[in-house]
Amino acid sequence: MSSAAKTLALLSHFTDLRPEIGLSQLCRLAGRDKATTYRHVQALEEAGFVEQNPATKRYRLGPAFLQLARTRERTVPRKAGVEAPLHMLAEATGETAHVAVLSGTTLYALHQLESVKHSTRVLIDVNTFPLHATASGLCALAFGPTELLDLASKTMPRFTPETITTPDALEGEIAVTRQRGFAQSSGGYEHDVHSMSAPIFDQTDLFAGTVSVACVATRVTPELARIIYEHLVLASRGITYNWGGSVPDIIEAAWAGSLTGTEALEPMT
Amino acid sequence: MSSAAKTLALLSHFTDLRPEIGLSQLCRLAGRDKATTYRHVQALEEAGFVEQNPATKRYRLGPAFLQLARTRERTVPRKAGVEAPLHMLAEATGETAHVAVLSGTTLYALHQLESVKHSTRVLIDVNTFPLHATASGLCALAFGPTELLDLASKTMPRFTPETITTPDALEGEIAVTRQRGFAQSSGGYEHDVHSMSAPIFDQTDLFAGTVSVACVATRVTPELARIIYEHLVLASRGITYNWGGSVPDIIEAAWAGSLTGTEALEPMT
DNA sequence: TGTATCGGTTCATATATTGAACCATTGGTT
DNA sequence: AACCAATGGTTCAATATATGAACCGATACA
Repeated sequence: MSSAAKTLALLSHFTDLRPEIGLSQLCRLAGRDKATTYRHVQALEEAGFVEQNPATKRYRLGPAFLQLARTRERTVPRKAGVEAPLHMLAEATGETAHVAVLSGTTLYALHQLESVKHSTRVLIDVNTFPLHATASGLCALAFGPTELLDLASKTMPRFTPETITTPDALEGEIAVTRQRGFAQSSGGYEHDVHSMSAPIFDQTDLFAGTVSVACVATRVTPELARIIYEHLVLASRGITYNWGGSVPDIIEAAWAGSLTGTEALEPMT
Repeated sequence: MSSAAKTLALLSHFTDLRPEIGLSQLCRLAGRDKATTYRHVQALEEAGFVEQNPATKRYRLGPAFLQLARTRERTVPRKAGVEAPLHMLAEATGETAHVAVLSGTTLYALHQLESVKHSTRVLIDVNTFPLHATASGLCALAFGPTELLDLASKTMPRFTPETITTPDALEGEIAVTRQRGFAQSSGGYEHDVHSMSAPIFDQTDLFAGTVSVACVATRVTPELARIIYEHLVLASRGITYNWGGSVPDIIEAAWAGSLTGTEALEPMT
């Protein structure tokens, strides 16, 4: 591990819950000698990445981040971070992968990618996703702001015989979704489409959108569903990271519960 | 210079105007060997501070900044209270308004806003402001901690023919700044830029940063200068209040003196 | 075809990093 | 008031780690 890497690793110990860290505490957290940690912190302070609170002598994140975060946002639009995970998702599942973003109370299609594996594939041809009738929508209802549910309950147009059209049924499905960490919709919007969806979070750590796989319904098997779930987890982690967020512990726990039996899944980078 | 410091210094080369940098170009900018630069960039990439654009192979700032900037702002709220006063300042003057914060002995760019009034406008494209060559820097020297002057006097690189490069001239300018309550710099850093700057104070009632207006030099008239001064006062009071501080009486008195007499408002000759 | 870039890799050299032991202060306990 | 256990910060010999010239393969260009 390079000296620079050790230095950078120090920054990861500063969080919302522990925004100020003294030298000794930082040593313990980093598991490194005090002199070493001190020099590393000096380098960080020099560059504006940490600053010392004059009152407490403890260190906190510095002002340089604001400027650099601004440049990052200007450089990389949100869509750019979605391309690679979606590609992997579509490849691994052989189905259509897509991402939607929540803006206000509407889920907008942001990007989609079709796998070339099969000659039949699902094409997403809507700009916005109905909340009650799609896996993405259920995901938003389960993990997004609560006002979405009030709005969705008001009008639930029927698209297919499978569409959920009663508030009770909707709430039941949302409960299952919360417990699982994924949403699922079989033919609720378009007849032959089976969809699975996981939430994405941004730098506010709030629900920001969904990543989904839309399958031709006749191809769905338990094995494929499992593969899709596993890769949805990876894609969600990857996109969430790229958008500057972190997956809430409660979601990770739900995923772990749904995927028991598989080895630990590494985040996508 | 430590290896970590060299690594961190690489990040300062990424700006809005140069958001993506290839390995070779980064070597030249950093003035360092390619292998060294490569390893440093690797360490940065590992930590999420840069990422490689797969298409161009060039590097750009990474997603880690979004999270860290958010934590910084939650720890030390600075940016939140700056938006509104800057907006008013930019609107009222028709020029570019910006805020810098002092951390240690360095002035970091915090936020900026360009007025849409004119088709030509000043773009702030630096992360840190040189103390001797900018209005913000002069402001820090005049109203900030005394050790800044020792530091600034040591190295005063010349950026333009107008740059102050002798300690005597610098001290003279600082004296004028103290007396006026504003700093002023005409083309000292970039040739066609005329800048005016007022200090900001935080909850310790010590100098915490600057609020400035950067004008296209050819547009500066005594009338515009007066408007800028008046609105700088308002912006400084507003931001100082928001940061939990209060403007020292001595500064208020200096402002009052500057804004009654007309001669003090004349631009630098 | 030859040349000049580019991103990335290797390896001997020597320079910069390391941590135990050491201060000087501070704040709480007896 | 003396004591103790923290804290932030410093020193120096030992050595682990960073360094850069030279190299590689790929690409672009003329």
